[in-house]
Amino acid sequence: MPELPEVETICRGLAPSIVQQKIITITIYNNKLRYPIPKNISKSLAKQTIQKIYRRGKYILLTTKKGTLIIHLGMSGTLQIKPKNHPSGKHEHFILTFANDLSLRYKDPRRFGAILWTNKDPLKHPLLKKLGIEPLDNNFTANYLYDRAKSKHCAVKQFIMNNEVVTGIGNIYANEVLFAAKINPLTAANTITLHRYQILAKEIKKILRSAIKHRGTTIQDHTDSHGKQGSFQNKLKIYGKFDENCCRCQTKLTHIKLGQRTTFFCLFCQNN
DNA sequence: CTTTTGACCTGACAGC
DNA sequence: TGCTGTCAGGTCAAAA
Repeated sequence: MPELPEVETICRGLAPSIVQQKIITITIYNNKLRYPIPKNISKSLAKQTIQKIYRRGKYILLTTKKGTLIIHLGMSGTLQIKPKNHPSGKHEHFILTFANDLSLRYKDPRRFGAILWTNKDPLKHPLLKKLGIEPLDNNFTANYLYDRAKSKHCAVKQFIMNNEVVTGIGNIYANEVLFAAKINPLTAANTITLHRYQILAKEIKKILRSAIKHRGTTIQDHTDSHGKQGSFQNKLKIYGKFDENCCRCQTKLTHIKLGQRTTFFCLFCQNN
């Protein structure tokens, strides 16, 4: 479900409700996520106060004095703030309650997400340590992409979706940025010129920033921490456009499978 | 080393 | 009202 803009939206929405709040209860309804929720997590979190919340790639990090709660939403995960006595719903697997009588609820029907704990530097956690650069970081540039692409013969779409190259770009935004940059998603990453990577890097930043501003893309179930939907789905130019014409040239759009993910493009505009 | 494939899950929807 | 097949904002390990 969530890519960088959705995860960022969720983090921003959660902060006012949970930062500086003391955890009162920890409830695990189902620990069978992508990885089991660690058994000792209740002990680790007990009576801790959330110091800050931030994002690395698609991971959400909640820090406390004793360590860090690492959350990944997988395909279908959401984090919601509800009154602590609100009845628990289906697929709410993990709930924290706080001194302010609010609760943080992790809901994930498909259970592809993860809830983990570390008492070390979370950025050095095995799942996070290999993550590539943040696309909104100033050091994310055309030159960075160009250099990293040198050994990559794979399709450019798979290259920019590779979290070890750059984090946070998933299927929706990969399709959107390549359409904006007029690059065919099948182009081998190592054959793209520095000039085209300049355009691509610029579009990645522009589109991700815009999507954050619009509070993410709601196709099925993305909402912020208070249940509010995003609106970037209204700005999508290519993702999900089956049997539609290109908004730039009116050519009928094409969709294929690339690495098991549906890939949309315009044969005329993205014809390099 | 890079690239491809299968696996992990539930729910929604189309077609019979 | 079923049943079956397909698809979905992700990503890891194993195989090639």
